[in-house]
Amino acid sequence: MQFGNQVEWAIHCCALIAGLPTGKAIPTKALAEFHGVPRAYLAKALQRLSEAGILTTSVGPKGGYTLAKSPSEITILMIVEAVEGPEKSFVCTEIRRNSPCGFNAPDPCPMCPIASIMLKADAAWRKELRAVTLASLGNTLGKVIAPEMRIKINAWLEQNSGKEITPKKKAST
Amino acid sequence: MQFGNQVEWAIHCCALIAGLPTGKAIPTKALAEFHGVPRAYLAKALQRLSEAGILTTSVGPKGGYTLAKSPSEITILMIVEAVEGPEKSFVCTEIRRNSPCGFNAPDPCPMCPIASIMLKADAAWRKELRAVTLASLGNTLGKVIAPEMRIKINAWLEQNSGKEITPKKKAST
DNA sequence: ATATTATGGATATTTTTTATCCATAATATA
DNA sequence: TATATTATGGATAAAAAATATCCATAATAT
Repeated sequence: MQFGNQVEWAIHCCALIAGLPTGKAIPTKALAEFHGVPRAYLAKALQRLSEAGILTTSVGPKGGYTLAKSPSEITILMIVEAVEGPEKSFVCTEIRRNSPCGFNAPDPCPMCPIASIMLKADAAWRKELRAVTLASLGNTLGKVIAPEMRIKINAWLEQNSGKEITPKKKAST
Repeated sequence: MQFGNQVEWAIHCCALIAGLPTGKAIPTKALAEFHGVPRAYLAKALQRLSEAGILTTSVGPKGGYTLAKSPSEITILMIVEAVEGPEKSFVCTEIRRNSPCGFNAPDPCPMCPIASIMLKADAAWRKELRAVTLASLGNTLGKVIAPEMRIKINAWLEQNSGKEITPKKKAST
C-alpha cells in the first residue's frame, strides 16, 4: 500500500512549475535534471498531468509545460489521481458471498461493513490531499527554501525554461 | 496505491473468529473454505496475525486460531498493519536534494513540505482504521446479517471449528 | 499410531511498477 | 527552408511486488 514514485515527482514538478514566471514553459528535460529522476519515465507522468488538464503543453524548441490553471485551483489530490488513476485504495471482492452457508442479507443489501470502513479510510486521505493546493503548498515551500537557494533556482530556471508565452497579438498586416 | 487482497481476507477472518463461541478455535482450512479464498496463501496472512499477537494458535487436530485478546482491544488498523507491514504509504526520497543548484535550507532542516502533506494523509486513513475495533465491527455486522443466515453460520461453525479450550484443570489423579 | 494442524522456508507464477526506445508531429529559430 | 527541440503515444524490457503453491517439521488430540 504505497504511492508510486511518480507521485512524488509529479508534485515536485507541479510545485516548481507553479513558481515559474508567468507564461514560461519548462521542458521534461529540465524537470528531470532538476529533480534527478529518469527523463523518459517522468515524461509519462507529465503526460498524464497534461491529459488531466493540470498542465498545458507546447511542442517544439522552447516548449514544455505550464500550469493549465491557477495554483489555487490545483489540489494535491488532483495530481495524485492524475498520476495514479481514480481507483479506490480498497477493492471489495465480496468474499462474504462465498460462504458455504450461502448469502442472505436484508434487502436492499447494504454494503459490506468491512468495505464501508475501508472506503471511509480511503475518503479520509483524499480529503487531506484535497485540502492542499499548489498555492498553499507554494506558500509553505517559500518559508522552507533559503533566500540564496531561491536566487540560484531562479537563475537556473531562467537558463532552462522555455518560451515566454505572450498574450496573442496578430503579427500579420 | 491499493491494499492487497490479504487485508480483506484478514479482516473477514478476524470478524468471524471474534464471533466464535469462547475458547473455540477455527483452522485455516475452515477459514479458507468459508471465504472462498486459497488456503495456503490465507495461511500466510493468519501467520502474520499470529506473530502480531492478534491471534492465538493451537497446533494439532481440533486446533486453529482464536483471538489473542478481547475484540474491543483489536483495531482494524492492527490487522492491516500486521498483514501489510508498518511502512508508510508515502516514502520521501528527498529529490529536493538532487537539484543542480544544490540544496540549502534553514537549520534544522524541516521535513520536505510535500512529504509532510503526504504523511498527514497517511495518518488520516490510519486514524479511521484505529477508530474501529472488532467489537464495534461485530456490532455493525450483527445488524446486516439476516437471522436465518446467522443460524446457518453458527451450525456450520459448530461442524468446522475445533477444540473447546477449557480453563486448565488438572486431568490427573 | 494416526491424522490434523501451524510454522517457516523455498519456489513459482502473475501482475504491477519502473523504466527505455522509437516513430511521429509540432514548432521556434537561424 | 532546413534544423534542432519538444511532446505524444506505442511498443517493449527489466525489476520488483503480489499472489500464490509446496514441502518438511513439529505439535498434539484422539
